[in-house]
Amino acid sequence: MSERVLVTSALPYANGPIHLGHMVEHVQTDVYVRYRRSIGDEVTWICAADAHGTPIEVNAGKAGMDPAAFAEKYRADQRRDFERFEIAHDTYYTTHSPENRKWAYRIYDALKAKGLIYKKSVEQLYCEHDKRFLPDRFVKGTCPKCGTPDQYGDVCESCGTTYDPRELLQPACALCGRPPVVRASDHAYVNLRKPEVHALIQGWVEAEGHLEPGVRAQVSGWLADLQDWCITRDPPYFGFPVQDPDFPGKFLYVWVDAPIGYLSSAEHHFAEEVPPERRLAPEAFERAWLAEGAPARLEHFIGKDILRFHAVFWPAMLWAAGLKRPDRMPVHGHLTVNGEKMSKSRGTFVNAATYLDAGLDPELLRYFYCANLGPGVADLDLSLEEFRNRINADLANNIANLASRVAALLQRAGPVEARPDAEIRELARRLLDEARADYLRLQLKAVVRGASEIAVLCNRRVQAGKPWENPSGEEQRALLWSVAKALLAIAMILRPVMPRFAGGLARAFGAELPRWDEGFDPFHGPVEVREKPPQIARLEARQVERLIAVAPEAKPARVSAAPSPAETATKVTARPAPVPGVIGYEDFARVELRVGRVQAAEPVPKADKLLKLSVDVGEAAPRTIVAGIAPAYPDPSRLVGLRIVVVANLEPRPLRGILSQGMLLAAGEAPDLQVVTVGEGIAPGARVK
RNA sequence: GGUGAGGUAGCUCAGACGGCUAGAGCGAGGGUCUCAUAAUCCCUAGGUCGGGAGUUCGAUUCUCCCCCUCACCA
Repeated sequence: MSERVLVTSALPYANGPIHLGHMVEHVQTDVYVRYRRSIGDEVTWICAADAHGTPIEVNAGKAGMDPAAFAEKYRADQRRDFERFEIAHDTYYTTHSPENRKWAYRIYDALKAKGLIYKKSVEQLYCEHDKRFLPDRFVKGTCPKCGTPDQYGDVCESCGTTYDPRELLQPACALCGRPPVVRASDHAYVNLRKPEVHALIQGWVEAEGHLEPGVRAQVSGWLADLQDWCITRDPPYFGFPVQDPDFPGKFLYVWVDAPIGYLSSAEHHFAEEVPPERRLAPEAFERAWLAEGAPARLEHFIGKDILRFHAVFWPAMLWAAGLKRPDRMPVHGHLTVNGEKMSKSRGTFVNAATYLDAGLDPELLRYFYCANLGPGVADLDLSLEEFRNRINADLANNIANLASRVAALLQRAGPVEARPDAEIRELARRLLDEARADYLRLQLKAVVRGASEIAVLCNRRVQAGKPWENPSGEEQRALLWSVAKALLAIAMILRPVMPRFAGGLARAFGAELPRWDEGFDPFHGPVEVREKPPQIARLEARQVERLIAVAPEAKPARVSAAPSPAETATKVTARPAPVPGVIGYEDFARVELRVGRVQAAEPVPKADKLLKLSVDVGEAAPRTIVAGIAPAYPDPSRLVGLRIVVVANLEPRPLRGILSQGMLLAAGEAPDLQVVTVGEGIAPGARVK
């Protein structure tokens, strides 16, 4: 039975381009939407640029632009980036729209009418020079707990303490550097502790199907100590002015109108973007999609960072306005790159455009994300090494190569129709079934694994059946036919993930993929190879590494007094060095020595003694190690493949603007120095003791 | 600090209403085929299932304590 679903993805902030972190959510949602459509559901997918708030107001000012124009520029960029990743929102509107203004006022008024809004005076830091109240991120100062300087107003990055910006020592305005003063201002608060509101939220949170169990536990924890919510901001601000005479001159907080943007963007979409025969006037749209009891599901895809706004405040806002609450709210984790938070200074902050500029196919990233996504909030790591392995092993070697070998064999056999191989057909049917359930559960890693499993079986059977010896033999033809049909099953399973690849795969074996009905079984009809199946080229390390090439302007700011290259390699000198003292075992044990395999080695520009190595020490990502061994290795490529010994727990330090994450052991003096190596039998990561 | 999640083979993870030799994929090592993108296929990993205590005939799977990691703190 087909369903109508209104799906949303979180609204990217119109303050910068789309990066690979955004992509996790939009790939996840896109795949889900495509899947639901492939089984015949009527899905409308809403997204928009989040255009309001202080950062946009400030950055637009710095750029000498009007905030609306500033946001509009990024909206256009974002939209283009999404399209290039085959992410096909039905609409990508903006929160700075007349529809959103209307909806925002409506919901404010509804909260007011329910008696949930009250006034409270709040003390905040105020910069008299910039004439503005300073949000937490616009104040810097010294942490009151540990004394670390240069911390933001909400949390100390050094000791993790959270505090009120007023507690900061030597606070300074992040814009002008002058010390702010404390000033009071009246603001509107939403009373969330009111029993009926609290019960409403709690009921929504605990209801089956809305949140994953782990997420529910988190939100329930918050509900136990629910604070009221401040929904206004002082000027200057970019947003909607509050119309309430009780709060003259105030603006609606961006987090009020951002989720409302889901509704207003959907209204806009149905009013103006769909074909005329499907258009809905605002009232009709509301009845069909949003009203309490409307015959449509509402599902919000979000990241864990914005859970509170969506799982606590949002249901209350919808309820106040007499609208249905969300039916489901899948929450995903964050993206890490090579095991760390994306960081501009490390070059691991990868924009969508950077990925494309590296010449990589967006479908490969889509596949990789799905291969690592489940329904939970676990973070997803984009390790370049894993990315390459996954693509090469699953797609290039296993699936695409299977298609390629079978297509070649089938061309020799001619058009074939045969009886299905029982084993292959059974597996394909089972995994098609499982994939349906897994898509709905957002267990995308299982979906992807299923597709591979089919290809694994087929490869094994082809290997055993040796159809190349006699492609037109009865059994061989039946096998080839069955494998070609199994490839259609794979295409069906992967279609939401890799639409272009899956379409090409199906076409190569003479079929268009139909709607994915329950019990879909491709094992019928003749097979004729009409075109070459789509190829997936194996990824080279070099190609993938382009993703994190440190842009010149992003290099760590000014490295003071670069240490001499000699300091960067720990030396094991042949001659006994003067023994300053005997160390205990404890001292020795503190040095963590590990075997590392050199993956790449290249000279460091403008440093004639330094080489930059990429070393696999058995971790998620290879380490970058800068060592002063260039004089001994005029041809750095000789180092590639060597298993060297690395001091793994050395504090990283920047050398020539490159962060060196460890040292390597070397014996002798340059130029006769040699890197210490171990034999091939020892795996990278092995401890040297 | 509070709340939540998690710590299982080099890496990413699955699993266990408590019980045969704890699994998969990738990587790594060895072998094989040659239809195919040097792809496939076969063999090989001896991991205290974070540490300690408890319950039990028996725990990695249950309980408690501790350690570590991550997230959120409006």
